[in-house]
Amino acid sequence: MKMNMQDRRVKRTQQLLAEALIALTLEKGYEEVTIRDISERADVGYATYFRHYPDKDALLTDVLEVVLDELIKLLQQPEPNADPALAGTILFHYVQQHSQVCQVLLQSRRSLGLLQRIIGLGMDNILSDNPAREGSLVPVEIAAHHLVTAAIALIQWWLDNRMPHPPERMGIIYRELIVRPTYLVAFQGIEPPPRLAQ
Amino acid sequence: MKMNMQDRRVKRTQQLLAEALIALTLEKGYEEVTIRDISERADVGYATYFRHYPDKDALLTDVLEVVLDELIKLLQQPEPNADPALAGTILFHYVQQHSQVCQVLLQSRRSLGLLQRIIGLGMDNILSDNPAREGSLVPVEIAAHHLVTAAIALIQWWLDNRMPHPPERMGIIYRELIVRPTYLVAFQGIEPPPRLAQ
Amino acid sequence: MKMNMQDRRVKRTQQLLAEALIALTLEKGYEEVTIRDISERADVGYATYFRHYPDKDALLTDVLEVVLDELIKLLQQPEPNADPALAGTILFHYVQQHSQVCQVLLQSRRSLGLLQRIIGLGMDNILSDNPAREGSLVPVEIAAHHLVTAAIALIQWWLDNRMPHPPERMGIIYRELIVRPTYLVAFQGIEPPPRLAQ
Amino acid sequence: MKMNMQDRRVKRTQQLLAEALIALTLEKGYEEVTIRDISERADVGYATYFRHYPDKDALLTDVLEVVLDELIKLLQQPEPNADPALAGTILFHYVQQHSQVCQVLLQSRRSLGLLQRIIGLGMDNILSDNPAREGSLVPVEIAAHHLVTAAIALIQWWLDNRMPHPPERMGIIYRELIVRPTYLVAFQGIEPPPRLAQ
DNA sequence: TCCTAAGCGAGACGGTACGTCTTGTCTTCCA
DNA sequence: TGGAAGACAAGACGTACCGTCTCGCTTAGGA
Repeated sequence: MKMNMQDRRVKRTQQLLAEALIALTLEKGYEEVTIRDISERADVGYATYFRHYPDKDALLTDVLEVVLDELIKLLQQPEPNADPALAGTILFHYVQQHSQVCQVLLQSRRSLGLLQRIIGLGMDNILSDNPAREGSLVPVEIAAHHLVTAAIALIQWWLDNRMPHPPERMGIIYRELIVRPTYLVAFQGIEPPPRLAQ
Repeated sequence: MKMNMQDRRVKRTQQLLAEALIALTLEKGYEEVTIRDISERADVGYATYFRHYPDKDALLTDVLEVVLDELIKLLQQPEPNADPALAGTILFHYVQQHSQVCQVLLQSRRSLGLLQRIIGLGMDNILSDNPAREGSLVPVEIAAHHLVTAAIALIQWWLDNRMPHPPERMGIIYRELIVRPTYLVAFQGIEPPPRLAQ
Repeated sequence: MKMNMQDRRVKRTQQLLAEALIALTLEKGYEEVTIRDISERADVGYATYFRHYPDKDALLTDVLEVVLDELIKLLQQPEPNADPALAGTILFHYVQQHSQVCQVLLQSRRSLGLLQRIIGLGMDNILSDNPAREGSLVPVEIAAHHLVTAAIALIQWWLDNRMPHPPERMGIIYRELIVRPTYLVAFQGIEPPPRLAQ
Repeated sequence: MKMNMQDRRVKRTQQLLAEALIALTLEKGYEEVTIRDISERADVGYATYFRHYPDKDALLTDVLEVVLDELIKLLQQPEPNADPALAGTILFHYVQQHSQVCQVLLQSRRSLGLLQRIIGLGMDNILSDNPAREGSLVPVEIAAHHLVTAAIALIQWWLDNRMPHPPERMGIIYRELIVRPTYLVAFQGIEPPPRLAQ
């Protein structure tokens, strides 16, 4: 992966824009941020912005894409029978390390389909492991939706409250409050993931 | 409560604006709706809009306030030991009857603090009934937050999927997937609400 | 000719814009003038400009149209046998009274077809009075073109040199240098306009 | 006067740019032509343009300079008593041979001082041969200005009408319509140039 | 019966963000 | 080493929306 001087320059400009967007979004909220704000904060010409991104959303998407892809990988746990508390802990660790970007991501809920994409992928992932069962008390689609959205809400609470508990504790809470109950009522008969010792 | 001709006229104008807002929001999303759109759709002068509301958000708030107040009453269950499935059923019935406004409400997530207000009130309500307990596996604030946000997510899924199940079934799902597990892991020792016969 | 308050206001704004355009054009030349310059000088919102004129040229056209129409009337002399020096004197008097606008008009030569329009109309006028004659030394179209463009060049010189001679003298020069010779060589046989005593 | 490979290359690039400018100016008018247009048409890098010329006007000046110098020589008639029709004929021959460049020159009237320069030089030339005389009906400056600008206007008409008459005829028209009358009314007493047999 | 107050339509206006365009500078790459 | 490629800053352009304002019309409800 070689890189021209030009490419490096482009990369740098985009990096500056990304940082400016994140900083400004955390300061006054995504909707209040102006493209002119971004370009001024990034010390970049106003018109230059549009050479890189057609929109404000395009930059946001580009910024979140990286985090998004990694999050999606985290959600696609390789070993389905691992302790979900472990998976949760990994997830919360990741969020903690990228807390600013995650805050921006959660704040931008409506404006792009990004969260929807996460939700959809997470649901697909869960549904492919847990086929629909007749007569179940809770439909699997609802269960899958619940697993993903409740996790997001939990992260939201955690970030809004300045991460008062360590990721390990959040992983356990995630398992006890969300994962195990959902498996019990929706995927009965399927072996619920084992409970690790606390 | 008598009403002048003038007052009646004002009421009518505001009604027209409210309907226009809801219709347009469902058509193209809240953010895409312009005040000019609203006034044209409502057959009302552009400047007249501002005689009634200073903002686009002000009209939205006004529109949602009614639903909001009723929803909050529903969340403030009078008998805490009633079957939560019943409460859920009532809730989903209500949502069904006001599905359009509820969709608008859920769509406007970020733009106003309305949902936040619901969440806060719901949490307060739950927390006042269930005092914090030392050594609980799941902190009560998280439990309360979960109870409210998971319910909202469940409603969201239901509306997005065109309400495929009747409110009664959703009430049961709400209880089994969310309420009972939460009480079990967060409010152990406190009597969990009784389970009605299905 | 009644006039609303609104119309009056519009008129006033357009008047302000027109004056700003003329002043700025005389200061730094038409091409250098910015729409933002104009609106600032006129104490008018930038966007307001576009509510009145789509272009910079549109305002210029509007400004010059009045002068243009009057000039065209002057060129369409009612009595074709009057002394051309008299006609010239009238013309130069008019130019003197509107010297600023005329300077702008002459400066804007290329940018709009306005002068071309004057030239065309002037030529038509002359040609309708002086039908083409076979065997003439100078074709009538060239004669007509000469009559108009030389007059314009004479005005240009006069304005560029700060009008050193009174309109009466310019009228005589116009007659002696341009009109009489042209009639002699192009419209021979047609009675040349009489020469007044100086 | 030897020439490097490099110099030849530079020359070639400038030639391409010059041709592109002329072609584009004839197509859509000088003001509408963009530097990017020129460089694309000339198959030359955009930035390369600026290595040769700082401006759009600089290229234009460079293009017109050659024609300009030759034209000025033509205007500086060596034998003042020659038949002006002959001089005119030579002038119109020259214009015919360089009609495209002359069209560009006339079109660029306002944008540079080029025509002004021609006018000034022509006037100087004429004034040096014809000293001011007291009591003349027409001031010599006006006469000189008229001789030059009317000639230009005549050329303009000729080019705009696709050169309908041969240069010889235009030379005679130039003499009869412009030169002789001017000498008669402004330089009386000075020997007017002889009239050739038609 | 008149007349005063209010709601309203119409639309000009100032302000500001947007996204596009062009100019002229600069730096890197390539033949 | 000179030209090609193209990123960049600066800033004008024309559009869209917002919120304010004034004007003039209509209709009410009291004098």
